[in-house]
Amino acid sequence: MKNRVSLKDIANKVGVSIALVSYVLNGKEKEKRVGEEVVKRIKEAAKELNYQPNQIARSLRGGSTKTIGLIVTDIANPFFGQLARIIEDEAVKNGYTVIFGSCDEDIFKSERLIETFLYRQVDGFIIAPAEGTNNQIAALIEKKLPVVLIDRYFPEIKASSVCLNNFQATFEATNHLIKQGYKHIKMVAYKTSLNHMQERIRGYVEALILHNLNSEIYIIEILRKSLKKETEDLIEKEIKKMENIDALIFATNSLTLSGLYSINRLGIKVPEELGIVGFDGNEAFDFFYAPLSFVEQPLPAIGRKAVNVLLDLINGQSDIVHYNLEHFLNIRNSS
Amino acid sequence: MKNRVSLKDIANKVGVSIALVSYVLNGKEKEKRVGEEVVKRIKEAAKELNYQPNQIARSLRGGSTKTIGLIVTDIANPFFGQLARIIEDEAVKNGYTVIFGSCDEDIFKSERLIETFLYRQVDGFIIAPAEGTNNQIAALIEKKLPVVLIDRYFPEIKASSVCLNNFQATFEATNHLIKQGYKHIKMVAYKTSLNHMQERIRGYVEALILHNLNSEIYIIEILRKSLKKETEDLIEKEIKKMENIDALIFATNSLTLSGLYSINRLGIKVPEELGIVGFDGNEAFDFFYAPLSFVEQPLPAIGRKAVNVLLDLINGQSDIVHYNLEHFLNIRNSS
DNA sequence: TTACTTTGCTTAATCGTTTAATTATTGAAT
DNA sequence: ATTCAATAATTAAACGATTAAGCAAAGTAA
Repeated sequence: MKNRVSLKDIANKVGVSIALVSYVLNGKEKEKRVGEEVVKRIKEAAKELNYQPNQIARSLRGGSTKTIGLIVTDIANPFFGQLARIIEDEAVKNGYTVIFGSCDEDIFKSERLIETFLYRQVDGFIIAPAEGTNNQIAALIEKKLPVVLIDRYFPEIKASSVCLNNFQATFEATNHLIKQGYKHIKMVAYKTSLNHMQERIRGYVEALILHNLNSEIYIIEILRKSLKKETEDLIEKEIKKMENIDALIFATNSLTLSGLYSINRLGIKVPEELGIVGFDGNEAFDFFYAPLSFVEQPLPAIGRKAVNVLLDLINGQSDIVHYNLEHFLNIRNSS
Repeated sequence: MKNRVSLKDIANKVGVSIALVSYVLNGKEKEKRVGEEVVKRIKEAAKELNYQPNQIARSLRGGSTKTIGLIVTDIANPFFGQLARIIEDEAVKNGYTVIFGSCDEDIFKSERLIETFLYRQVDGFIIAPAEGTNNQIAALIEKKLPVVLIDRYFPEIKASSVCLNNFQATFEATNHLIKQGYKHIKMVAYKTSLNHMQERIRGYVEALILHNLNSEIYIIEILRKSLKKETEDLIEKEIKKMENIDALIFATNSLTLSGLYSINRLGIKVPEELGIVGFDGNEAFDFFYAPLSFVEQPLPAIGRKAVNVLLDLINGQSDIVHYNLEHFLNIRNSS
């Protein structure tokens, strides 16, 4: 049998009303002037029966579920896995539980997840929004639901966000390559209007412009829905096509990874023939024969900030804030 | 304002009772003989007000939260991240949501997570149990709560489990190394009584015994709480210490990774001087200069099976089942 | 006409908790 | 003796949904 013990069971056992038990177990015995003797007996009974409050009933009554809904692209992607872990820890520290979902950059999956989380009355959302989900996010904001966007955000939507200063990241990475003497630097990026990607592209572009290398600007664009194999093939083809390319900067860790497979297949020498700067970090970067230079995101800071901003929103704070955290350019052998 | 729309709002708008609205929106209009005209008006009103059922209220009434509690070691560990993703997909497919927690192989964190999930009335648990949590699991079983253990299990506890056939995995991996001509094969494993680790060790040991290599049996034991740095240092020290070691088999992906860092630092030649077989798979294995041979776990099968077994339990099935899925030995250049 | 069925809807209990409002008792003060 | 305050408890509504049970009104059969 499900021996779920309720306040009623304790009340019956002690011979008092349910309300009294509730008061005592919520530490309101002073405020509500409950008799000393009764307090003792209630506490004893609760321990004896191993009472555990029913969070569901509490939520229904109180309106708060102490739950955060986390929506990422894919929890299996180490970038989001690590972020999820940090968010989890920070949430738990504050008495919250996390429910999560992966949307695969898919508008419909995203919608379904948001809907599910709404059914479940999450107190707030932390979302890495997929392309085209602008109105989904706007709808949440409209309903006055606490939302914090991470990794990317929509400039036109009044939602708080915690992201990387993406422009600065690729701007510096590109400058670094230029300083190393590379002249023909190309970028591999996803084809998406999402703000973080556009900013990363802009960082690359502006750095080249700054050094009068406008004619060198070239972006290998990968479609989101591409399979790994297709991505590798495309990068390989593009590299082969270009005669004078001498450096590549990647816009995400998955793209970096695909690029490394391509480069390995082509047998190009890094950093002599091709300079490389990766993104996000990945253990694989360490084992590439020329350990990779890469743009490192401050994941712990991003995760913690996201949770704290969300909790502020949940607690009534209504100002919208945008955090653009700074990257760290980890320079090693590949550039 | 929180414009949460309830059945009551619809009922008021249409001018009928709450019950009728509930019947219609749950598709019981036939069974409950609701008038055609009213059905139409209720459905319209529901759409117009954008009604979304309150899952919390449903749960309280119905007793089921349609939620699965997932407890792993660390969601940031790609092994568990990938598994979580598969579990998520399978859960969603069945109308369930996943709440997760990382216990870091810590008894107390594990206990706190289980408690939290109990408060939240999860319908069932999928747990990769930490060492020493035997009684926590036993207590859940005692309370007749649906539980499925993954990755490891406790032989003495009557809980269903979905694991790898760990013995077979390392047994074959070791045989493979022997067949390749390696004579002095050592293992790197975590020091834990947990069943999966003991089985992996046993596989290694039995294979050596089978080939009369009893004297070669040696296990480099790593403490769970060791930092990455300490682990690498220890492995490095142990390898240096042994004069004739010529192959290493690792018991997890994190250990493999640490080992690769050590081996890189030592400058040992793989596979000539040292044969290697890793565990679980990791992109980094592909970029090690001698792409790693490794024991691959059938993650999709494990995740799906775990969810399905759990759903069976939730739906009243009471038989305890143990699945030991088979590995795939992915042989490449390191052995 | 009377009795019974069918149709279409409402009432009210329930899940477990919180909490405002109320009641009853005792003690102290006037 | 009467009033007021303090103490210690209970009652009942509310959160939002589900669902068994009940009740009219209309239709059908004898």
